[in-house]
Amino acid sequence: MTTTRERRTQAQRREGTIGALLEATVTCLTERGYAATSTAAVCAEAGVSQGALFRHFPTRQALLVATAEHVAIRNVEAFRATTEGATVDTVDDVADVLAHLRAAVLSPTNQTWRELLVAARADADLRDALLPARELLQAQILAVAADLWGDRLSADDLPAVLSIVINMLDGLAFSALDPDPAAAPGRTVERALRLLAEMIVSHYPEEPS
Amino acid sequence: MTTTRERRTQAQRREGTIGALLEATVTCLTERGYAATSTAAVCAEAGVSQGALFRHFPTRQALLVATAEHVAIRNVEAFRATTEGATVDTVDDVADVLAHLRAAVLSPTNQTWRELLVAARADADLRDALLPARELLQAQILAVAADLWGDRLSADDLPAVLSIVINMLDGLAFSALDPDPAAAPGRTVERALRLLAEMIVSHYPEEPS
DNA sequence: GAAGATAGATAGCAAGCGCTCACTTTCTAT
DNA sequence: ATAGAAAGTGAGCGCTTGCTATCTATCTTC
Repeated sequence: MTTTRERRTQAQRREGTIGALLEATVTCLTERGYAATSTAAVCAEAGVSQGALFRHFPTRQALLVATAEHVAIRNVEAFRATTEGATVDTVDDVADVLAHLRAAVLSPTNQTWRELLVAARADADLRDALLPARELLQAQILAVAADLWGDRLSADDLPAVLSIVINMLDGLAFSALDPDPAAAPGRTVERALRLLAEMIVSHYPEEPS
Repeated sequence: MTTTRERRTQAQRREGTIGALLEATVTCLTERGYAATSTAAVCAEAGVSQGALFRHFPTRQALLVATAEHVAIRNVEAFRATTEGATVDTVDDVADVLAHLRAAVLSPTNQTWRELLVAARADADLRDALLPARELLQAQILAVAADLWGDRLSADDLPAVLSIVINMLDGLAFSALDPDPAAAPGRTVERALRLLAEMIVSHYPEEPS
């Protein structure tokens, strides 16, 4: 008995395995970290052979760079979704945005991005290869932030405030070693986010409409 | 001709090579990152053989944990030195403390600590082994901060503000991929630190003496 | 100064790494 | 239907890894 097999074009097959490899790389990076994300581990996770991997990606690093660009796009989208339709008039508004932002920053794709960034610090080639994606990500996030805050913050202050918020959340993510980083924020962190919201709102009061 | 050789006790020899190994591990971690810090690399850097390493440390992980505790102590001291004799009355005072703090957070020992923290996220054993040092570090830093700010911030707010500052600086350090992270802060970062100082001071005004 | 303990050097092992290559399977063009 | 291109397989190569076993050098104890 022959199992019925769906017929796919070459392009579909290609895209399918490439996508599976990228997703598997994200999973491996978040679950095992950079060092343990071997080509064999990725292939096992994706359910393909090593030959398949090296057909589409010339080196392990190429796979990682492709994964970085993959998650960078998704991270921008997540960031945009977080601020979509949000208001920043009251302290509660801002605190709400911060809470959602924190959840986004702790997501697997953001974790993957961070893992690659850390690895790039000690690897000049990877650092250079990651530079375009880094600049694109930064520019896009700044644009999204401008959409939300642009009318109340000056062109100088917007990136500065963004730097405070994003870097604090990133730092939080780095030092959150719990197996499930999406768990409850913890009292200090909760208080810190609330405090940050209060500070920002009181420093940039609602402009008279 | 026999070269004159200083005579050392066993304890001195022991301490000497252990110290050299810990220092070498710090150097390797900051310059090459966690994955490339192999036992061979550390031994080459320290100028001892692999046999010497495995006499004093049963496994590579034991060496890394010992290094973590080593730098944790030095990090607390650096943090204390930063706030020693500092005042936090004006915005300029706080901005000054933040600038010094930033430099401390970017130091090699702090970089080493961060590298180990990131590795611990994906390695449950390392995470458990690092927990005591983590808690000690956190408690000590909180104590130092209380010395500086304790009279103006409540017991609830102090750790929260500390969380904002430290996590922001850590996040900054993580995303600073430049070969020399002690370089000039960059305009956005400078503005961000200034802004943070303004926010904190205006949110916690000097208490009437 | 002999005996024993500790420190350090060197060679090498099993396992895992990134990657290649000869090969089969699946799709496409004629 | 068939030739050829593209996709995917899996054994295996050269190399590095953490770690061990064996041996020598140095210090301590009596």
